[in-house]
Amino acid sequence: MCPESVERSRAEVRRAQILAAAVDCFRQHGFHGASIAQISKAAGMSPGHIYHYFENKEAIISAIVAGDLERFLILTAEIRSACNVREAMLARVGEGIDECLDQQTAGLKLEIVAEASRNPHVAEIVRSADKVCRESLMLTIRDTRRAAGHEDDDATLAAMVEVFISMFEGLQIRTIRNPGIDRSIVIPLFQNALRALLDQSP
Amino acid sequence: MCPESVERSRAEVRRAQILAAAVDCFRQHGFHGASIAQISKAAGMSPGHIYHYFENKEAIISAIVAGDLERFLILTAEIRSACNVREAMLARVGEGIDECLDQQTAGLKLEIVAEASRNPHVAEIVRSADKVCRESLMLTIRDTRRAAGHEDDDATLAAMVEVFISMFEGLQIRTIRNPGIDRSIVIPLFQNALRALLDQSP
DNA sequence: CATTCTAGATCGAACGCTCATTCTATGTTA
DNA sequence: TAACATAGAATGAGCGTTCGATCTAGAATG
Repeated sequence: MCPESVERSRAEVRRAQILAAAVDCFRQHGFHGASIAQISKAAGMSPGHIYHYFENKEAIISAIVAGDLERFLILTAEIRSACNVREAMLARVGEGIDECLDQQTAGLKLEIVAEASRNPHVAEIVRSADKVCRESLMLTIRDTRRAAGHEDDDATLAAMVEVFISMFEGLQIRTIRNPGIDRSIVIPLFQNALRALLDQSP
Repeated sequence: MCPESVERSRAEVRRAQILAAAVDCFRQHGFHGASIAQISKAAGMSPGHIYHYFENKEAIISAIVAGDLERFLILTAEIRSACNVREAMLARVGEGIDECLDQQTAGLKLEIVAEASRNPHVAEIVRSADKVCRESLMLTIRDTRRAAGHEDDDATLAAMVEVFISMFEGLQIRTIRNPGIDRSIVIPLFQNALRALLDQSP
């Protein structure tokens, strides 16, 4: 019954299966180190069959990058919708730090950025999603600053956003270079740093 | 004359030639995307000849990673040897930011960390060098804090170091995701953030 | 000084393998 | 039966690496 939607969902399941397997393989071997043969084995299907769902390997990479950034957009939207945005940001610092400190997650995100630094197609996906994130975060910080009586120009707000994101994204590099980071001590330091950033006089 | 040293320097010149070519190729195509054939062409020699100077491709990667980190160790040593360390750090923030914002440099550093997240050999090189950097920076910050009358335990100092480095390393990711960062506005914000980090009460 | 010798530098073809991708044949389902 | 799902072998290109042949520059020899 309902053949159209059943078939569509079957195709979607297969696509999701391939993407999940690809994420695994890319984490372990990188975008260029992982082969279609490996991915197809992890996904439980033949190599050729993958080409029924993705035009080529780069299309798989693009889909993973796009999905990853979509998830991040949802997170920033959540924070912005909180009633007291400043406190919501500070309260969720621990959550953000935990995600950045996860080595599996961090490894894939670094792989994506490294790929973006040389693959124009991936760069475009990454940069357009980043633009949306930045703009959302900029509005959030502007509101927070206004509530505390500060009025900043756009360039300053943009720079604040960069410092804010730098700290978290930097942690993704840190957790690879130093796997022994103590989250419980880093969290209050991050909160202090963010308070200083949000409260500073112009 | 002096055959031994002449021959040795010739070999060193060749090694340096190969490494320079490899850095170029790795930046453009990544560690696994760049081929020995490409590197040999860029270095102006035959593919086979490269194997007279490096055991295999991974040895080239290792040499680049090691050289990169050695340069960083020299930089931190310089800062630590300044008479007023706190002011030396703040004064050199712009310099550090400029290096992080360079997309070519950042791309290769991200490639290295991504590789470290899955290649145990590269991970070991990266982590042992990072340990030295952290310890050096930790002593520097401890001295600075003591001079201002604060005494911190090792865990807190270690976390301060992580926040400090996170900001700079995060900027390497930022410059890929957002190539339009305005350095002149980010620099004072970084200085403020660092002051807040170094001056905070425990 | 001219010649021979030799050891290292260098080349580039060749090897075996794996890759991304294609294609044809077969299975499945409605 | 018609249309789609799936398999897996085939293809040709490119990979890292090896290897024997050639070149070259300086030492040894006469």
